[in-house]
Amino acid sequence: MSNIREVARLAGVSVATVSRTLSHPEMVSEATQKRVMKAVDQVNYQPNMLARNFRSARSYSLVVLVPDIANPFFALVIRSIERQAQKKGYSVLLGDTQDSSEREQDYIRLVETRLADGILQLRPISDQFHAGSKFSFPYLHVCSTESTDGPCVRVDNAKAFEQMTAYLISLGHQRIGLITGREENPHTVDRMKGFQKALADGGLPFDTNLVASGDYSIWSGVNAANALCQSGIQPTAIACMNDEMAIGAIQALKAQGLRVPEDVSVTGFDDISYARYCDPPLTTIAQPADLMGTLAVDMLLQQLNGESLPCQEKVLPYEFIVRQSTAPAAQ
Amino acid sequence: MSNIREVARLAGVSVATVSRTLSHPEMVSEATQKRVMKAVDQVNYQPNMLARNFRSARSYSLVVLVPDIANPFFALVIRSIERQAQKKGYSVLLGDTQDSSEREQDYIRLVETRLADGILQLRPISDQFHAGSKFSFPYLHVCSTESTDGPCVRVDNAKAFEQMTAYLISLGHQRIGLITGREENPHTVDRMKGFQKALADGGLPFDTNLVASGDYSIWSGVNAANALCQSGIQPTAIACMNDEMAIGAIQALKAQGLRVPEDVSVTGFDDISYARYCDPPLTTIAQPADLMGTLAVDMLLQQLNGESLPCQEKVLPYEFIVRQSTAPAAQ
DNA sequence: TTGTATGCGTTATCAG
DNA sequence: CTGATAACGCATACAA
Repeated sequence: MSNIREVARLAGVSVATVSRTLSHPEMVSEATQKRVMKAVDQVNYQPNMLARNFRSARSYSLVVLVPDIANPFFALVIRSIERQAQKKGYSVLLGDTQDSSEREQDYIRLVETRLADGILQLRPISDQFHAGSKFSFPYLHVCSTESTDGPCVRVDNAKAFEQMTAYLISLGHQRIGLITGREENPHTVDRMKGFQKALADGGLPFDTNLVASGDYSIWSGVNAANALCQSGIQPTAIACMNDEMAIGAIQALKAQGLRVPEDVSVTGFDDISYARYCDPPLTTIAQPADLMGTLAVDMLLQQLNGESLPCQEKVLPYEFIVRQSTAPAAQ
Repeated sequence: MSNIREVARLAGVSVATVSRTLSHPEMVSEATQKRVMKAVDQVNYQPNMLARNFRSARSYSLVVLVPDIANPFFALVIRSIERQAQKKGYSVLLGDTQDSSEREQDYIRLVETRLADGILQLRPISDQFHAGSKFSFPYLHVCSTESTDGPCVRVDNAKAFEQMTAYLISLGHQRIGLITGREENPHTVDRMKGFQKALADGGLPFDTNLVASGDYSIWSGVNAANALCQSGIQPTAIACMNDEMAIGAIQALKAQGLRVPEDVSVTGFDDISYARYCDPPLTTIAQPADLMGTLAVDMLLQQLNGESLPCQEKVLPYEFIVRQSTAPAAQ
């Protein structure tokens, strides 16, 4: 309501002095500062950030693009992004794209129109991002993949999934089912690579009949698991590309009267909270969600401030967690 | 990069005409419009929203305050808030308060400094909100409680929890345990009321030994359930104030060798996705998360536009969902 | 250390 | 229908 002019008048100084007192106190004498601050309190002055941002041509906010905020893994990453951003004086604009490139485009426009200073992309949809075409604005991929161009922070999805698959093979499993996400999804691509590599290394054939596709939702896990069971070739283990599909799969298997892990082993990816509390607790890969978020913000802000990034790509360690959803193959 | 002046120059018109073409095309002749749009394309002009917002003294963004974005119920509400806001031309600033009133205060400052036009409060912490003191800016409580002052959209938490408890009583349960959230939490207060009312109506005593407090997290559900079991009075049913604590409780009970629901019935609240897929599937109360979010945005925007709200408080219907986590008391 | 004056990009008012 | 110009609130270059 009150503006800088009013404060200046009340304190008997110029607006410039008020501005300086608030932004660069070291340039103002203590006596004047006191007078200004008193006036500020008197009228309960709050600087108009809309004006300040406009003037400095910065919005001090970041867009975080996420396919679905209701996905607990993404929620974890976002939580840490928000925390770090706030700490650095930035706000985060939530962009739930629902895997719609149109919505994604709308949010890109937000930074083109200066309403945001940069974009944190948790999962790309648009060809623009796919193609890795350079944007004119600061952006960064989080939890992204090998093939991604541009700066990113991620884990080695291929390696992690390879390790998981190798583990199943080491347990004696020969017919390993796979429940994937949508195939154009970068995560899907990388994890698939790891799956196939482990199979090859283990001397096992890659049988497309053992692959069922989902979309990373619980429900799709249920469907995919059912499809796998009805395919005739009963797998003794099912590797899922995320925890939610694994949870769905377990439920479907149980509904069919199969026991997990005695009859079928099931594995997930992400280590969401429920992975630990489902029955049986899930063998999975833990991604360092907190670290990813924090690092992502830091790296984006570096770009924003014109500092060159020390490295374009930050690959973080993951953790392989064995719980009770996996067991030796029953032969 | 390019500004309105450049476009004007290129099109051979005044900046006013460019502005009008973009904001009120009906005031500009078609011929001029064409010329302007051509120039816009040529320099790939994107209006500077920072300037536009500054000029119109509106940020066109809303703050949504949530205790924890990783809570799947809140995530659901936020998803629908974001969707509706975007549809109406508003952005959503995510404010994950982590139940810290300091962080909450920081976000309140966002609207005081004009960076946000209003606040959607998913769960209050500060005394300011508790006391229901009127703010000078538009705000609205979502999923809030009876005692809340000011505009809000919610379900009747007390009634819902009463119905749930009455259901357990009707199944013959006499020793009903209760796992609460933090007691100062408004949801906790209302649900507690409902619990006590059902007990009274059913002629059952309210025994504080049967009450264990958690904090709405899975982990706290585990602890609370263990405490309940070790208290000596073994409850035959446990009503939890949300699904996550119920999931934790079920896990703890199983770990103790108890069967759910044969030995102990367990109920939740919210109907998050996992409620349906845990083992056994959870009997719970479904809140209309989507509707809540949509309505919340609509009501807040009404305040923002100076329209008086038709009603200060919108109480939405909930759904009582019986699944397999509840059974008649084993006597 | 402080004040004066200018400009940021846009919209709105007022003439023409 | 169009153009000139004055705001909006603040930050800063420059002068004092």
